[in-house]
Amino acid sequence: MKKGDHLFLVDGSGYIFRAYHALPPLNRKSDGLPTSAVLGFCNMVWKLMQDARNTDVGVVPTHFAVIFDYSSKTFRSDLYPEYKANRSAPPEDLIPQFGLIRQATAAFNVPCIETEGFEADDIIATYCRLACEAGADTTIISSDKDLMQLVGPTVGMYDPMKDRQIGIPEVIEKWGVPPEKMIDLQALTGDSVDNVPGVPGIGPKTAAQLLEQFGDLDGLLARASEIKQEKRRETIIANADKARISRELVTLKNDVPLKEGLDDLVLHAPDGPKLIGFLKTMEFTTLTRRVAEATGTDIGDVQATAVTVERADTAHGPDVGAGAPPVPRPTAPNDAGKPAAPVRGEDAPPQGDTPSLLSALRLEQASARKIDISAYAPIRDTAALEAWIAEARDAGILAFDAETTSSDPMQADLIGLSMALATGRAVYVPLAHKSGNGDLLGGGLVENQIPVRKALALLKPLLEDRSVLKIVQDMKYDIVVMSRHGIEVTPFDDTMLISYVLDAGTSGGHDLASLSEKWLGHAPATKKELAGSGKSAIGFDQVDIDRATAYAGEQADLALRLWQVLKPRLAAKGLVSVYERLERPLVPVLARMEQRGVSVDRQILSRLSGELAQGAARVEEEIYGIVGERINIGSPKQLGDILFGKMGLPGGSKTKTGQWSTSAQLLEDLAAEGHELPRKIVDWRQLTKLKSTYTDALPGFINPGTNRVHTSYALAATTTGRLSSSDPNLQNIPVRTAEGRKIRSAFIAEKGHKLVSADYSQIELRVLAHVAEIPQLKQAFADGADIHAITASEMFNVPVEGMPSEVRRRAKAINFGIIYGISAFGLANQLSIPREEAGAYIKRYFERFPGIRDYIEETKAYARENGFVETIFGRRIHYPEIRSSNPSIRAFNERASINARLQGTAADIIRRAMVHMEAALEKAKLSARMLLQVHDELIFETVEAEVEATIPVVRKVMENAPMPAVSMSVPLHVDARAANNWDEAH
DNA sequence: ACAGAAGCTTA
DNA sequence: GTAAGCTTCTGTT
Repeated sequence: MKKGDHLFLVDGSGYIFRAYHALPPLNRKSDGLPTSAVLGFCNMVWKLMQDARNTDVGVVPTHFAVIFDYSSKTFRSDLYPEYKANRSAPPEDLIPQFGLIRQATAAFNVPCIETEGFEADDIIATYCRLACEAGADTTIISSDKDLMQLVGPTVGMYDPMKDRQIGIPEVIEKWGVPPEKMIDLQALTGDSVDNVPGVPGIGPKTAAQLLEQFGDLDGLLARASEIKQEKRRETIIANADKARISRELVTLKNDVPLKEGLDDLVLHAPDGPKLIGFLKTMEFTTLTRRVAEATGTDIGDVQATAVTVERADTAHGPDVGAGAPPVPRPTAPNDAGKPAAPVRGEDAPPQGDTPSLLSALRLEQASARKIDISAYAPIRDTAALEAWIAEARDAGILAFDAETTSSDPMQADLIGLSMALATGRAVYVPLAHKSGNGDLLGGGLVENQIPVRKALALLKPLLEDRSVLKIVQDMKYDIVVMSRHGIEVTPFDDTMLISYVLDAGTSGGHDLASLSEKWLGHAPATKKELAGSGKSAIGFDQVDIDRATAYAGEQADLALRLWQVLKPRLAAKGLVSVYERLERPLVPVLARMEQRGVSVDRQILSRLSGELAQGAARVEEEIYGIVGERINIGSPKQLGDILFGKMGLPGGSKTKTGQWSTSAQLLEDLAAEGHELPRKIVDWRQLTKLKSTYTDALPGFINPGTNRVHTSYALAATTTGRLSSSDPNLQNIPVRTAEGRKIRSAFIAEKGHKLVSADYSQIELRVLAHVAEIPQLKQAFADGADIHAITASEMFNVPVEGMPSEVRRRAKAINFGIIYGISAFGLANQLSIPREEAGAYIKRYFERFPGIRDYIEETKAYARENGFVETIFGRRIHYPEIRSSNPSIRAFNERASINARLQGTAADIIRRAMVHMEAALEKAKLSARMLLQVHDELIFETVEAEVEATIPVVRKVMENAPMPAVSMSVPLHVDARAANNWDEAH
């Protein structure tokens, strides 16, 4: 090894445990052998080796080794018998993976290094020293803090899971001390996992501060009597011996005897067939394909190789502590495998329950059937398409997916359609692929594609056939695209929505790739792989038809497979009606709302942009005048330095990255103390926010074809059942300030029309009164009284008549607080009062409304027991972390679950209103069209002459929305009015 | 080109 | 104290 060489040392043992816990469980399809850590490991090593061939990357390994622990018995146990003594046995399904990962290392043609009596960390330390002496650089592939002491000018670390480099600055940033002081820091803090004692009560923050003050551990122990804090001084003096022995334990040994010298670690190119043989055996299809492509190997030519699966009792290497219980044998083959074994009662299938049995069966079948994306066929002539359509008619069920050029369904051009009618049996109908040469004249249609009009004419009867169920992932997108071609796809099931109904709140999204990973253990090809990303991305119409067929066919195939797995689970969990009444029927309603769009006045926005620019420029000059230099006001960092550094204003809190907070709240407080600069900054922020987010951005969303703005509503984005709006978000258009409301006035009705806005009054508090059965609140709502005033009157014994506004304001904050899962901390913040006072308010509130305390306690207990809460319509919202041992995580989940019942029920109510609305308007022969939804508000556009007739219909549908599923004990109230623009209508 | 933090908008 | 999405800055890819 010589200067300029670069040694990569992979902390194999560390990686195994981290990968096991971080990655979703994965089992080999053929026999259930657990392989998630092996796959993680192979992906990582492969990526590192790929980077090695990519000279653009600054770091190119010339030498490479994977280091493992040999056994847990090391010289440290002699030094301190308790070292790592309370380690428990590794999880059962991890055990066979230790050996497999060693075999993987060999398959990669990389040395696999372990030495009896030493930990991997010591071996790594030794190689680091040798490489350093040879003048070479080293990168340790690990994020273990125990290795950070090795970081230096020629030694860095790299965290492969977070893709993060760790050098000297990162160590200082994370631990507050440079790498050479990490040993002393660890000696003080100890390590509960490894049973390194440290000094009790000293954590990383304190340790760093002490080392800063006293230089190093010896200095600290020698001068411990100088420590000011009495308690801390005593514990450090009393535990000096523990600190010293801890230092010995955490100090890595860099003179381990090694069999392999540095020159034995030279990196060789992987042996394609050997590696592919191993990967094939592991059944890692995606990685096998990648490796085959990169090494130019034909997968079919390679035989799967035999691997040895070690049994638990013979496996060496896993960190089984001296006193650990015997390791149980793995039970192979595993059960259906994915996802992991149920943890909550709700997942345990009731015995003999048919839907549950079907769910389990389907899941088993899904993981058994392989996904081969080369098996899909293109359909390029009408005869083949007609044959397929006939077959689909017989099958009565068809998964499909539209391939287009844009994620915006209003702008997207249809390029092709994929369809599947049985697992593994999918086709792709290319319609508008262009030849890729891309010159200005060329780029014509690729030959042998059925003309779009012809294909759609053939497909229309099938897609609209009431006896053929269409299965789609994210149906709303396809409805919008297909309806622009005159096709009304029906009936349908949407796998995204089924997943959302089943699993809202559990980790992971409801997009096709996440669902495929979760239920089928399969990572589908990505659009990025197909068409690139960013500026160099090509349109789907430029993609080669064979590649498009593989990609699109897989999308349809996966949707079908997911439907087979997920649909029976709805019945098994009693969630069919949530899906059929609150989710599925809303899809076409939202699709129509998105397609209609809303009219926005360009002139108003442009004029506002001008005014805002002028205003901001004026304030900007004033700020520069006060500050004395032209700082970037938009940079909180620079702002903090100026305000609390240069100008010496009293700084408040720091953000979690250690920056001074410059939040509006804090600046307002400073302004109230008479400082003029903070006020101006707040003003500047308001002006620039309105300009950049709204007046400048909105015109860009006006569709040139329709001259209207078409937002996109996400049905499965929130945990509680609310919708979300994006591109643009029309659910956060300003309303609180007069300046902001001017933006609302740019949302206008078409000529001869009016906008009608109808919003639920206090819907969440009404839901609370109903579910918690609070007599006073119910009565107040029945009387149409001022709910916050009534609350204040109950709490503070003041009459509603002539109540000071401050008293009502406090009651209002408490009411909101209840909905948010109140805490004294939060209420105190909101009202700017001491926490004790806020706590007293809450106590008093609960005395007056004991039913609400019961509601809160009951909700927490239910969530803890079941792992989810339900709305009054049966929607489930999961809180898998509600039983966390971390008190702040637990408290957060408790508050969220209290809120979710209320927010989720309100969301269900307006969903029901939206589902019923169109038919009600039609029945009343009204032409009003629903345009927007903002959580508790619906906005319609209607011809002027029908305004008076429309409002009562809208109000009635909204107020009666819970019926007949639920009859609420509290009336709902809807305010509605009409105007020429949204500001005046609201 | 992208990701995370900070900040701000809504219900 | 709940639930979202968007913009800017900043640092890294």
